[in-house]
Amino acid sequence: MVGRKQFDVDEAVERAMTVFWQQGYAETSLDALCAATGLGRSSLYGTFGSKDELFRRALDRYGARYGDRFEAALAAHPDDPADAVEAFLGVTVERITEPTVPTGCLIAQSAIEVDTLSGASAARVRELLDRQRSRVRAALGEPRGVPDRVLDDVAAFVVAANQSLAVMSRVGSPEPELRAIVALTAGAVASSLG
Amino acid sequence: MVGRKQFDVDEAVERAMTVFWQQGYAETSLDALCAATGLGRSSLYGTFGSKDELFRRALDRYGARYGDRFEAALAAHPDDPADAVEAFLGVTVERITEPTVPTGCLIAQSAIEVDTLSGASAARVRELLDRQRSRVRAALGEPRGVPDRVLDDVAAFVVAANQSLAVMSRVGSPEPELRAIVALTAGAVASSLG
DNA sequence: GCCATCTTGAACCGATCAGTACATGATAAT
DNA sequence: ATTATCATGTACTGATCGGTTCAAGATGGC
Repeated sequence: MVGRKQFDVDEAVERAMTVFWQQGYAETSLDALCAATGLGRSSLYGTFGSKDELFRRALDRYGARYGDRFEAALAAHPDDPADAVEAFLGVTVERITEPTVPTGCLIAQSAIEVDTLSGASAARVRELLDRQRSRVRAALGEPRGVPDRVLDDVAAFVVAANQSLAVMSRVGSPEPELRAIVALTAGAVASSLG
Repeated sequence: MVGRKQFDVDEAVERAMTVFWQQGYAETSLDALCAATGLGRSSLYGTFGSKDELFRRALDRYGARYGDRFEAALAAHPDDPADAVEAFLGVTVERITEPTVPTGCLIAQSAIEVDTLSGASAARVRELLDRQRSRVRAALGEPRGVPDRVLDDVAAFVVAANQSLAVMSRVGSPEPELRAIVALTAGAVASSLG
């Protein structure tokens, strides 16, 4: 265990994540990753293996960070699915308005370019979206008189709305408009389960 | 007017459009465009000037083709905004399930990568989305008792839902799921204006 | 001190990128 | 038939792509 790494691996992943998030996988060059992390190609390659593997690390980091926030938002409203959904989507709006990170969403970005990603990375993107969906589905519970099929559809609808926020934020939709989308989505959930 | 073009310019734009649509601007190489159109670089450059200008031609073609279909769908339900919205989004679902064209949506794809596009192309993408929004807004009319602000928000919501279909279709959402998203969106419109 | 092990920067690899130069060939006006 | 004009295929440009090689240095065990 000699010759220790001269940098913090997590921080490097964090910075790489931000670049992928901003530019997408294809448009992010190794040079850009080196510049963002302050590392040389050797360090990057020696630590992560390839651009593709680093990308997956970035996806995982993204999924973990915002997955936790989604979880917390849903859990804060255990008895009101509409409120839970509003909080869930609110996490995304708050992330988008956060000035220290890009607009859009790494998952939406990657979903759009999924055909040009490696098989492993494409699978990871689908996994992350599935996880979102399962989380929402679980938060909806099993209200009486509502068929399972409807609950599954509502969960898909909420995940879709979440992705739509990413697209709209990219072209400059202002926060109030994003909030309106959230409110209308939550309203649709309420009337579907009510 | 000698030395006439040996190819149909519209068909070339059509084919280029499909490639951009499938892969995005960044991931589409000139070689790919040459292969798809069957043209040499000289013909492409002589006719369109640059990859960027060709991309804008493709955007315009896309906007015109599906803009017309959106218009027709909305116009078919002049007295029922929810039905109009369902038909509007139905156009997108039908396009997505059409086997001869890619999944996703050229506008959503371009919106996501708007930061890496040229200024002119980015502006065109915003224009196309604005046009979508105006169309939906016009179709909602001026129902009594509904504030303008709500109508604007509903229009933004519908455009966002339209983009969400593109993202979800990319990761393989089956048609029934897309239809469910459409139905829930239309339902939200109905209850917002009702 | 000396060695084995690991990290790192820099130089390098072939491939591919968007874009261009130019010779060839086809056309239609004269 | 000659000529001016345009379209096209081929071959090229310098830049950049993702990835690799390797020597130089840093470290801890001995």
